[in-house]
Amino acid sequence: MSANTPAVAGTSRGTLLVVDGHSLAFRAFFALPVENFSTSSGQATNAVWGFATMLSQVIDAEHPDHLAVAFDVKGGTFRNQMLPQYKGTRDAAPEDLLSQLPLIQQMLKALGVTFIEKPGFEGDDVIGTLASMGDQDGYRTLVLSGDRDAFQLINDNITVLYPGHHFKDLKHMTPEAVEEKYHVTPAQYPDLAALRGETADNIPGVPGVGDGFAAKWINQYGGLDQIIEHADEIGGKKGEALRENIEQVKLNRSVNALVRDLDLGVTVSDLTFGQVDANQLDILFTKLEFGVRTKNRVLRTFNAGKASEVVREASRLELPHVEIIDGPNELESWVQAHLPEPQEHAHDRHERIGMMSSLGFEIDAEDRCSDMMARSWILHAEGVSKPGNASLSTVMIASHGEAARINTFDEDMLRCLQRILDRYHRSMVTHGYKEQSHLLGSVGVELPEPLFDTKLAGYLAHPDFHADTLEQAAAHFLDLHVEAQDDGATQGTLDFDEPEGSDSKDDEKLPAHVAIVGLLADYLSGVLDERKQFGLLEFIEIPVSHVLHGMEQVGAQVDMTRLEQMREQLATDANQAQETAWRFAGERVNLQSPKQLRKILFEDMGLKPTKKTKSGSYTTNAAALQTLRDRSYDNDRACQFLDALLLHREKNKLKQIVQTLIDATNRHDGRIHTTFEQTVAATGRLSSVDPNLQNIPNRDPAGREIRSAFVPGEGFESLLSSDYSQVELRIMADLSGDEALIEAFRSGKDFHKYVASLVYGIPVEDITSDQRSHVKAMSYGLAYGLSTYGLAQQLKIKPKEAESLKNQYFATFGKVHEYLESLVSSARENGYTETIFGRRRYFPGLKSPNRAIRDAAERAALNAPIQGSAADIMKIAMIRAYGSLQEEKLNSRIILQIHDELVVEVAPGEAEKVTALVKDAMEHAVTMAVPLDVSTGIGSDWQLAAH
DNA sequence: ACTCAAACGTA
DNA sequence: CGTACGTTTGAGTT
Repeated sequence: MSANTPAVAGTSRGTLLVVDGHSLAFRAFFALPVENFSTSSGQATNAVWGFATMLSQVIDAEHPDHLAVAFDVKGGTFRNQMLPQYKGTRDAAPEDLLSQLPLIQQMLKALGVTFIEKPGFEGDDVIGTLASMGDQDGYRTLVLSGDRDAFQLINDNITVLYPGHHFKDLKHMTPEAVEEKYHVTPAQYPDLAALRGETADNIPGVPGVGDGFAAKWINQYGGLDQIIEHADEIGGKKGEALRENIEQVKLNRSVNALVRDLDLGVTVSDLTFGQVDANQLDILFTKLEFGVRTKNRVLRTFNAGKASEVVREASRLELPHVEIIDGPNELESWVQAHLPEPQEHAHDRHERIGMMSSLGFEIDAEDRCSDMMARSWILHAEGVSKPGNASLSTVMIASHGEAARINTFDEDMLRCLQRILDRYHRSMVTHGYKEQSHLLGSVGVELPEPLFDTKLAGYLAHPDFHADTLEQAAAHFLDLHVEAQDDGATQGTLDFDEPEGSDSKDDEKLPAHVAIVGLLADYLSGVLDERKQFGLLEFIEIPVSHVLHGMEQVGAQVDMTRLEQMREQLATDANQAQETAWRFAGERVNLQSPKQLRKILFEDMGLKPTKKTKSGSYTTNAAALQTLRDRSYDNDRACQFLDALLLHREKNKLKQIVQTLIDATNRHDGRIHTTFEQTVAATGRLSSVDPNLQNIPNRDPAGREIRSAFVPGEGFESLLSSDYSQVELRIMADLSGDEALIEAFRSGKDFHKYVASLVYGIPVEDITSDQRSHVKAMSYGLAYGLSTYGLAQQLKIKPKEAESLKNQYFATFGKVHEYLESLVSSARENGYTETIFGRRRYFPGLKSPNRAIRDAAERAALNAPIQGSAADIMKIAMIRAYGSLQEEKLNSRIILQIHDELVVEVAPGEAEKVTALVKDAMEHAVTMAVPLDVSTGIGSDWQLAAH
């Protein structure tokens, strides 16, 4: 700890930071791979970038108010004349590094930072001089250098910041730190270095003498001069070596002494900084192709100049002026005074969607939203937004720096709030419309659809980035680093400072959150306009958010008796399998511990492992266990154990799933309210959490049984399950324009059989079930870049056969092949892929020098537009189905979405109408060259609704 | 109390 | 050596 504390306290006039420019550039150059840091014209930029970043880090950490950077000058110094081989190894500095030194100096100039060179002397001498000047003038002086020669400068006022293995952990070398590490004083350090030598500078020391012996001698005799005087007294090999190299050591000592009294023509008080020439910096950074984030980072550090602590972090975040609202009248007049009057729209979003539905779906890509932000306002509620368990604590509405905070919610206030929302929502901005809806819904207020939503917009802008908090979103999109919130999660000890249930921390956060939402809206509306993605937000994400809110709110009814009965049965089965397994294992191994299983299988039983996991240990997954089982016909004990183990795995997994469902069931209504995450999956799909209802077993009958516990609730008569068949393949057929594949779909015949007959060139009637399943696997594998190896493994055929199947397939459907290739090449060219509705995903990995990363990025780039377009289509179908159900005034309601399936809870007497309506909504979500095919089923539980 | 890998469920 | 997810568990760390 003490090593981190600056040496000086009290007296100082400020802090001077002296930087060894060459040392820092070297560090940066070797720490960062050139491949990742060079301009399109081939200029290396890693040292410049690293220099800027490292220097910013140090400044942010130390807040110096005076700063200078010292550089070496080309041409020799007085040292070269004394010692010809001096720094012989360093002259071989790579061209890539040398070419960056002028750029670094340009950057410093633009940043208003003084840099100093002195012909005939080294940067080290300049540093020595500056440090002495700082010391004498009473500054707390810091020397940033990776050169240990600087250690001789250290005293109570001068600390050397010496980079460790990672640059981030700078060591504060104080006199104490030097003594602890080398057992000599800073003043004695050059003596020690002279004896030991310095390989980095090509300076030989006494052979066999390192830090340890050098320190021992120095402490014994007092210093180098005394050691030389008493050289004869030192015995052994090392003494002999010393006597032989005495001239070299003397020379070393005269060379490593830093000059500390140069005339530099400046005083420390001249060395202020912070006069940034933003224009010059902009030109330079553009030339170097640095991103806007780098620029902001550097500007943030340097623009403030005289580091005014952390205040400047928050200074960009202007908090609104807050009024506390206690009654509806107050609220009404605040709104009158501060919210922009709603403008007359030609028609609202629902009408427009209605119009578009009749024409087939199309997004008006020319719609712009950034202009509308000027007349927008923000609604932001906080509390617990868990569906089925939501509770509202506060609401704030804000516009142009003025905010109103509401935390009393009586009936009159709520009625007033509802009126305001209904009247003003078309210019409203939210962050997380669905979560906001749950919060307001908990007090009976219905939140109409907003103009803009910053969470959804952020997802469209960067679908790969997921922020859990507004602060994280601010850091990512705005480069605005607001104090990280310490969740109030008091661990262990009770916090007596704050009364129970106090929300004083939230009090401070709420205005900041509103301010962040405002900045995010400004920034993201620009991004969306630029990419023509506002339509995606307006016509897909916001409306689907509305639908999802309804689904989460309603939840899915479960038959608890049935679930508990299943759990008991599965528990019995699992226990029985466990007993059997233990009997054959001979010990009570934990069957759920891969580590313990590995010991039993591969050590005790001596079975031969099949594959390894990512981290290099042997896998014990089901496929491997099955292989082991098949292979061990002559080992009865192993067979019995493996059979029991596999059975236990299956039963235990199902038990676990059932238990999770039981635990997640809401005790008030007996329903499960999952949360559909709308901003998590990078392709545009939804995901389901808490619990995940998108992975309820469906493959084998035993697992599928769990679905029978999902039933219609009171007042409803059945469940409808409606799903797309082969959407992704149909999308591929449409987008590739492959006539053969399109025809395969239009024919209306058994699709996979039809395709197989084309691939194998034989009549449909002669296709064997093997041929059909092979072609089916191939078709499905297409969309995620399946390798022939993977195909072979899945179908248990030889790689050669898989290879020829793939070749045959692509020969038959040539345009599909071309299309898939074109997806990857356009991603490589543009950096991103797009779905049919312009949803983007970026792929930085395509440029990686690492083949595995590149290959993975290629497969993902191949898959994203296909999976993503399917997701777009399903979202539109959901919006249409929801709209139609409302329009027709039906009581049936959508409760689940499982990527290509919708589950609807059907009200009495509505089955026929609802089936037709949902099927239509799904089939006609978009118009393609290939018709969308939807199959439906209805039943008294989810399993029976299967078709 | 938190984080990671391994396993396994879905489309 | 196949894309996209979420959850549980054990085992290791705080």
